[in-house]
Amino acid sequence: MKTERLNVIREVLTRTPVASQDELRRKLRRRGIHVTQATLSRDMHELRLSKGPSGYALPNGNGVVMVAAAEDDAPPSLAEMLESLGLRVRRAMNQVVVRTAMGGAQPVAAALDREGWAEMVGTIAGDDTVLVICADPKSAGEVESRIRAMLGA
Amino acid sequence: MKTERLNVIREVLTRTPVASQDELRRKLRRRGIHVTQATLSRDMHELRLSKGPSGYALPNGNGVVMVAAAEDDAPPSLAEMLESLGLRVRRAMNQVVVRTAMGGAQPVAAALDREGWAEMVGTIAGDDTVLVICADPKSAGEVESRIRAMLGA
DNA sequence: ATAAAGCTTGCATACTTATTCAGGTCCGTT
DNA sequence: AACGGACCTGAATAAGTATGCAAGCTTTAT
Repeated sequence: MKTERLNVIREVLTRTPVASQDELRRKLRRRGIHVTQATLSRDMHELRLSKGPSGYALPNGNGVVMVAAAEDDAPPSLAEMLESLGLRVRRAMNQVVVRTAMGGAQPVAAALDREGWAEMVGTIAGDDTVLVICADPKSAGEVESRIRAMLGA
Repeated sequence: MKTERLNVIREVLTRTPVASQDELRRKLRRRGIHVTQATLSRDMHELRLSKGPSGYALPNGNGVVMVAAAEDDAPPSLAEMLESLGLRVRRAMNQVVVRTAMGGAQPVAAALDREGWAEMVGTIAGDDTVLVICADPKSAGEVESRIRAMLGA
């Protein structure tokens, strides 16, 4: 699925420097995603990446946010938020960690708060990471899969 | 002369969008500067330009002045980071808390993220405290001692 | 002055990225 | 079921960028 691939690309770029599309292609292949350079070129364009001396870079945080927010007037739904900013979810005991595009953590946390799920005790957001504290491991698992579903969409 | 040409390039870029080196070559020619694409490629590298969806862009906003300033571009290693900013580490269940000098939490967290250790689920940074979420208590112990080793150095 | 070393550049060419074209797939309609 | 349209993708290739090499210039040392 394309959306999933774009998310993985965002994540790879935030974690490791990528000098060329072919290098990115190889890194994606190791994660089980197999596409050609042509497809990546299109993805790069869609993500509005820029290529500088230190490799590819994601557009500035607020840019990403604006793209998602400019459409509607109502506050964006959590699903929309995750669709455009979410990268991956992991769970550890009673906590869920959501990685987002740079600058995406605050809005995602706000959207999660707005959701008001009973299992969530609270959220904390940095620049690109949201920490969700749940009542217990079971609740965390529930929250994790709910978020994962929205990402996978 | 090369220096003069670099200045003109900076000026042209701030005034008009440039999509390719060949386009830039034509624009320079109209100003009496005649060089080949190969030379421009070298100039672009020297100016540390980046190419995005809207053409070439100067680094750091768009200053025509401070070009010699940016030298050390590579992000410092985690070890260097901890050496200068780290204070102490403590663990609690599956979490590791790293205290840093004031203002040091963000960069330390970023360096930890870059490290990409599998045991780490995510990090969140405040002003002087980094919270590292690990998969479980055992992983946290592993991460703790690794960080402690870098500190102790 | 001559030699050696260091820059800067053009040419040709290797390498990287964008695009065209030709299928596929998935839906909704007829 | 067949059709039509909107996407998505790979293969091939065009377009764009980087680089090895050699030539010409300038500076420094002999």
